[in-house]
Amino acid sequence: MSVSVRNVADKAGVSVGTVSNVLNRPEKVAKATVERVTAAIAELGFVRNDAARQLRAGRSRSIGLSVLDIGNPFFTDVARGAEDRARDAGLSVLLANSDEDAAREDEHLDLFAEQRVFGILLTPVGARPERLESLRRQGTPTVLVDRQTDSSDFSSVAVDDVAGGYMAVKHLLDIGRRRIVFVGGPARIRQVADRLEGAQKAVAEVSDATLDVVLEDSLSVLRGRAAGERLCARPASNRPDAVFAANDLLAMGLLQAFAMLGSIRVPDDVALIGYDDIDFTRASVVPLSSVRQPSHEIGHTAVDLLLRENAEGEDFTHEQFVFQPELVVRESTSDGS
Amino acid sequence: MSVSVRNVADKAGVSVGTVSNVLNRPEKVAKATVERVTAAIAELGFVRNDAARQLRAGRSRSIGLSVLDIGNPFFTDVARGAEDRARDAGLSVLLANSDEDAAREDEHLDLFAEQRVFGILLTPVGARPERLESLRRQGTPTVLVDRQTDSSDFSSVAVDDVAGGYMAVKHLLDIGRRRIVFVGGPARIRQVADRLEGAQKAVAEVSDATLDVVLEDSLSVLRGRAAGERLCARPASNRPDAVFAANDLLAMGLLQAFAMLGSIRVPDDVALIGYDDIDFTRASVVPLSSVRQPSHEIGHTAVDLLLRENAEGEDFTHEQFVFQPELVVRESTSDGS
DNA sequence: GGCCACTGCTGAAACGATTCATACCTCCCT
DNA sequence: AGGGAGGTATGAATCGTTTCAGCAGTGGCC
Repeated sequence: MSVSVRNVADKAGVSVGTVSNVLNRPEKVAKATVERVTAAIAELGFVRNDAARQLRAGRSRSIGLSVLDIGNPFFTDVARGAEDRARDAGLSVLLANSDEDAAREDEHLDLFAEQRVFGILLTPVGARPERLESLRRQGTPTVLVDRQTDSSDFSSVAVDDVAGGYMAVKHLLDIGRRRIVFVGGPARIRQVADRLEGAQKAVAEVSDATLDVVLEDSLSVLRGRAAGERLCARPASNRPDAVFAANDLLAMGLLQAFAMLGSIRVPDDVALIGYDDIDFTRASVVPLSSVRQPSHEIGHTAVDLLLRENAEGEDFTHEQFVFQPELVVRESTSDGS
Repeated sequence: MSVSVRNVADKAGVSVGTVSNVLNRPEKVAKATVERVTAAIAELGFVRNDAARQLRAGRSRSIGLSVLDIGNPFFTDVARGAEDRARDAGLSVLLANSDEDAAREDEHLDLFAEQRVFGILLTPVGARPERLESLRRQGTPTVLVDRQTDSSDFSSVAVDDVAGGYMAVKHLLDIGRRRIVFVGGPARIRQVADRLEGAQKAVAEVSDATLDVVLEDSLSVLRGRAAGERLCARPASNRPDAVFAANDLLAMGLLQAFAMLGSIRVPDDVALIGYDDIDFTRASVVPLSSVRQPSHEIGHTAVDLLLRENAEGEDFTHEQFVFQPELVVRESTSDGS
């Protein structure tokens, strides 16, 4: 059926070992032989069988990456960062989308295990300590992405979301807003919980400020729009003067609702700030203030940690990277003065 | 090192063949035996080695999907559609991003070949007949996605982009615009060329209408912004009264530029229409008119074709699916009356 | 009793690349 | 001449799963 090293070897009049050497350490093989083998490979259209290679090697040369939402540009940026770094190291990235669904995440992790991946980058759905424990036992190097951990069993690359939440709401307070609403996703998502915590911290520092919490069941444009419609439906007296959305997708949805229903002007009536600073925010109805995360670098760093863990073996101490977010102020929170 | 069927077999007191049967056709094995083996598997923490499985089977149970731009929500939607369908069939999807770069695409295709993937879904960068030819020779079932083909060697799933381009510009003409600019990406991308062709067809039907073509080197928000800035820099007399952008990312960028520089109002001065109808367009400065493609369904159908080609073997006749796009009118092309 | 059918299980062979101990040359040095 | 070193090439063993021909045991039927 398929052309194998055996066929190449016969054609070139050498042994299979030599073909393998040409493939993997050509410097060990005489020049003339390399040429003969190379010619045979080309002529027969030989393509290495990765399964056989992996079987022998014991592990694959792919990194598994499971993200929460592939429709969120933040995660695709992280994926890009990871892929760039992986390429340099001769590895490839298997991108899997859990869609914030634990069952789906499990499926993907099982698949990664069966594939004996080189390592796993995981943005876990919720805490799921039992899953992490089983990953640890399994021995595949795993880096938690966009999630801090106090466990010394895993490396992690995260952004300080508490600081990000704080900085967003502090900014709203600084421009004089006091009745603030936090629009988030399911509390089981750690990013949401942390950003909320930061928001609460900022509010606590100003005596007459209040924070109202609205939780949607996912962090999508659609859910943001729904939340926005509900806010618009409130009597004007009961409306916030600022909204902090847990990510830009929600913020875009809120903006859509405000713009469509026309009853709330941004930033005059309500100041709005999102999170992630995705590319689209600059083109939204009102350019959106946001909290920027170094997404590309997160992906980079995560792969670096994986590579180091792999190189150093047993005596590798797991590292916890925490990046600082950055406030990006645009029109949606301009103070109008 | 790793636990194998051998170990499980020993533990359960059966042969390796039986363990394999429990894994793959439990109905052929006596109930008590199944239980014993299952228990042994659980106790030892046995995880199937996919490489060995693949080696034996001759091919993997993954579908390779290469997309042009993973940052474009249109493609992630296609990917989602493909993954949903693949899951049902017990397959998984390897998502690869070519970033409109032929070299990268080649790397991914080579990788797919080495992995002996079940099939390939490809949104090719440009025409690249030689690449397609080598895929065909290689024998891996391949479906061209978002690209029509007249070759009977491949199935394809596409949207009629000429019709889409026609319908976008026809709409601009219908609301009374005459000096139209097409902002596209590199002409080697077939989608761009087809949409332009449709646009030209529509313009040709109206005697006093003109079509100006501006080509950027990628279909991104950033490039759209650059194009927008250049349009703003033109003297008012030389400006178009409508712009058709080859995709929504470009359109969003144009909108950003118009809004930031403030010298062009949408739709009053310039009507704007995009392509793809991604989720974000509804939340843009001015809700964006667009041409919708059934992205999810495209992914679905592509996988279906792959499965059928696989099931029917030699006597499978390659099919060319062509979906019709749909015009979505929003504020950015309202005629102001 | 002899034969057949059926169920349940066995274990060797096969998939294809890589590794490694071994062997063969040449050349050079003593 | 003998021995060592260095450069090349060999091919059997190995990785872990699946497949399949075949064996044993049981029960039914004539």
